[in-house]
Amino acid sequence: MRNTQPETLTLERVATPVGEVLLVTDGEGAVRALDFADYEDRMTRLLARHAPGASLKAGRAPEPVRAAVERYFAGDVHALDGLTVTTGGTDFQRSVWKALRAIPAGETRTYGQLAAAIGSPKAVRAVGLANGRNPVGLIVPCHRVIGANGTLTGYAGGLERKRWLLQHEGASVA
Amino acid sequence: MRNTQPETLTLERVATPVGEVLLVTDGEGAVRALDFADYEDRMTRLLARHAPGASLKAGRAPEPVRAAVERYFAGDVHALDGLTVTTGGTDFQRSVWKALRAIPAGETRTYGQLAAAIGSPKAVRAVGLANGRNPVGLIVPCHRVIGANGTLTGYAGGLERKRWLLQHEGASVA
DNA sequence: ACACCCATGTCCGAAAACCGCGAGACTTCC
DNA sequence: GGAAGTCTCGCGGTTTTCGGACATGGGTGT
Repeated sequence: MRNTQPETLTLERVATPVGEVLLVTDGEGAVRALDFADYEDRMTRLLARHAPGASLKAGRAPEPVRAAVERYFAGDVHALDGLTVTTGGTDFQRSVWKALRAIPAGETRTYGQLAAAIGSPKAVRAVGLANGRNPVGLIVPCHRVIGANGTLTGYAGGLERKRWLLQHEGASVA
Repeated sequence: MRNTQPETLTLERVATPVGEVLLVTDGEGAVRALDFADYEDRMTRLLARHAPGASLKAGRAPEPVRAAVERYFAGDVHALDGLTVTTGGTDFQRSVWKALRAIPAGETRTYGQLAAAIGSPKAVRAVGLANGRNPVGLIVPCHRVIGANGTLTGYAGGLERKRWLLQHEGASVA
């Protein structure tokens, strides 16, 4: 876990209905990051934190990964479920991100429900914080978490995209 | 007054010339609610507000109560006068409901007269509001209140029923 | 170690909306 | 002239809504 061998990650740009996304994969075929192109600097910052010393090189993502993303946007909203992701982060963050993947497409949870799910019912704001630090958008569906009163409250990619994604997945949006 | 012990109330359905009525009584033999069957959801809402935590169970109302209701519809329009009712509500509402019971069968009052009777001559609309929130129809005779110009103006059970009741009691109806 | 930041949730008080009205000003038709 | 029908507004208690103030727990930078 503490190996510092320089690693090379692959960055591919994929066009989608909600704008270009950046897809970062590693040599194992795991997704390391996924974000929208207009927030590229933030993604590189997150990446620098979670994979220190790694270098980024433009290239093609593994076929199954890119295909899954495309199928997702084509309407197969469960296409991303099988992908494997690799992230850094603290224990707390990882448990939040893991809980996120348990939310099925088409459903939503509140920050409170998510906090309860990981055993810290009162760590609601901390959950929100961890949510925003999620390096792998879409696949780790942080967009499926909304406020207790049904408000969308926030999304790293912009609330418009959050709404679009939820509607695309067939969830009922306030 | 603020005891929150869970209470079980009895609900009996009684057939009448103006449709089925729901008759809710408590262990003391007091009437807690009376409404028409077609507004059952509203009654349960009111009940939930005035008797929080109480559960409703189908059963027979105490004999004197059911008999009084039947005698009323059979023509003994004063049969309900002796029944005791128990309600929640604000002080204002309770004073309105108490004033209502002072109106004899066969007579009517205007909202203004009722407001004057409880010492707030100008709270006419508030009286109308409290009137509509009356959980114990018929026994607390909210149907005996009409507009200053003789119009029936409104009734939670429908204006047709209000007209029928007033005529049944021998009041002169516009 | 500490201070500060937050993609929350809950509570509480103030403000506004809601009405089963009534009185007065104005029209409309006889 | 009226008598009867609109309209407008003020009335007051209740209900709903809204906004601001906490408590909260983990991260991040000094």
